[in-house]
Amino acid sequence: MDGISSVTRDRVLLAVEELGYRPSRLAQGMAGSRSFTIGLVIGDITNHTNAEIVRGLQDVADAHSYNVFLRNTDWEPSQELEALRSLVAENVDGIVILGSKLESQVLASLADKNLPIVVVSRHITAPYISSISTDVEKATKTVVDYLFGTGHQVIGLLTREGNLNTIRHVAGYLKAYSTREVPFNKGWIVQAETSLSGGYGSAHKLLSQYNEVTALVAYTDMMAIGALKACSELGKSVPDDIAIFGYGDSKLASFISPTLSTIRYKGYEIGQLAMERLLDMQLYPDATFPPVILDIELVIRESSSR
Amino acid sequence: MDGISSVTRDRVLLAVEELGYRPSRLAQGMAGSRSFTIGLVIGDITNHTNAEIVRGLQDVADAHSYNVFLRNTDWEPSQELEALRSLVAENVDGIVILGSKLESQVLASLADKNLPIVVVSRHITAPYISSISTDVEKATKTVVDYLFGTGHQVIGLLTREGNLNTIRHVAGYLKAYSTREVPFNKGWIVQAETSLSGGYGSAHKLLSQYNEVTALVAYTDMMAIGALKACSELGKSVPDDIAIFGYGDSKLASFISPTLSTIRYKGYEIGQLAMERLLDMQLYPDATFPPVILDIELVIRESSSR
DNA sequence: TTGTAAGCGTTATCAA
DNA sequence: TTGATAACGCTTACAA
Repeated sequence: MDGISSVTRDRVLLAVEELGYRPSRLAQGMAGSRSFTIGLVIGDITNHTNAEIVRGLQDVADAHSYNVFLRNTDWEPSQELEALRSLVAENVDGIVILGSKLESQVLASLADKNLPIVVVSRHITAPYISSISTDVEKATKTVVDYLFGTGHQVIGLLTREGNLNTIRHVAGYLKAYSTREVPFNKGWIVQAETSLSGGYGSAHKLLSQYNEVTALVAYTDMMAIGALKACSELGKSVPDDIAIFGYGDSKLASFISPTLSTIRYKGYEIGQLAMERLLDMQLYPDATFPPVILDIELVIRESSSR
Repeated sequence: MDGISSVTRDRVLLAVEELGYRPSRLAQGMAGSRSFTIGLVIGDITNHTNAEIVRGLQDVADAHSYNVFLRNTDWEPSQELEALRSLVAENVDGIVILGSKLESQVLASLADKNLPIVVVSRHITAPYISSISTDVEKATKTVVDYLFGTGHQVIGLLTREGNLNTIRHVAGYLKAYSTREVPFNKGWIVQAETSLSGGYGSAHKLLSQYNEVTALVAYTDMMAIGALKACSELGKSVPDDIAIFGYGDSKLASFISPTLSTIRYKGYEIGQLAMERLLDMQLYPDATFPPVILDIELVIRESSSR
């Protein structure tokens, strides 16, 4: 208790009495090597899936007395870079990035023994970088196989615009077709924005052109909901004329009518996992951490019942 | 540059070169009186309205180089208290609380010249506490008046369970009735959980008992959506037989069918305002800041068209 | 094992 | 006005 000013001592004693002693994170951060803060870089917290990931990550962080610095990038690479820089300046102990838009080498050059990085929804192999993602290809194949299994033969794919995940999405779809002896038409694959209007427009176009389509697999729930609207406008009943699958299992999925069949994306668990992984990487800086590929889960609702 | 180890100097020079010099927040916090961090206490980030507030607050915080420590309470008073304590231990420069569940005196005793508090969605008068809220009473009266204006006479109120805002909600409703020469029945007011199922159950009960009801005003959009389902089950068409109003203008409101009329709650702006207010309070600790009462905005959609 | 002291990067204070 | 230095609260390395 020596070497401390009496003013401070009084304040401390008061605090101890009132709320129990808690070491100062600031001082710990200054003195030690850890700041007990990590950075979380996301597109937009307003996005429900993101929010779930944030919550899962926060809960694990809280349990380990870590603080989380949140950065929204609006999916702009420049904002993402700035976010990363500011986080480095804050001496964070690690960074979690959701769906990075930066070149993988930029991230690789940033990652360090003292600054492990966990990348979610993207697969990057580099030292001190670990990734967590779902297997889009496998997930898509599972859905298409399911639709084949329920008697569909002509299945449309509403995929997103250019991105590594587009390739995986299409690959899963094609893989399902390649194992069956059914005719296939490249025109059944349409690219569009992953939004409500993107789904609406692409479904409209696809269904007008190919009347034989009986099922649609969308890249996101939003696209699927847009497709739903297109179907109703074209006088096609869901699921009787057209079966529809979304992706994400957003809250909307079970509220709309017909309720939407989808692939469940476990945001909360992904957040938890990301934080746990970061803690592990900090604990064993030189260990190798294999990428985590999460399994998916089909959620069958009205929009795909036969 | 003296008195600094060469190792550190090299690191600094490297950092300067690469990303420009940035003072250490940790050291600033230790030495100075400000830590450039604030605490944000919310129920659950997963809630869309909360997420919007968080985003608005974050954006202003970022602009002022402040960091935000997020704490989720799940609306548990004990968790809220723990969150506040941990934030105090982190030496935050201020705290923003959304819809606090704690006694106002607890907050009052915590607030300090060096720890201003902004309370959102609740009105508290105490030194170093400032509040931002919407006028629930006025908003409710506005909606009920609007319904009277479109010819409704028997309007049901789906309100929440015991809370100061319940009183305001009911008060606004009664005020609208009191200015008109129309019969009124206390039974048209039902209390329930603010959830989907709460709205569903209470609407079911109310409409079964009082067949003369032609409009429902719910405390949240979720309740309103639950009520929508109850109507469809009871064979009442919306809006032809029953008009329905929600509160919050959640994303769902414009997606469901029929689209939901509601009261817009400007989450993003509220978040911005809260952070700005906190900064002001820090700048002028002894100034008095009047509570901010935000105006609301009616959003008329299909569920209330006649 | 226990205790002492230096150091972390900044702010604030007090002399010069 | 400028410049040196103590203080902030903790960690860690080293000495007793």
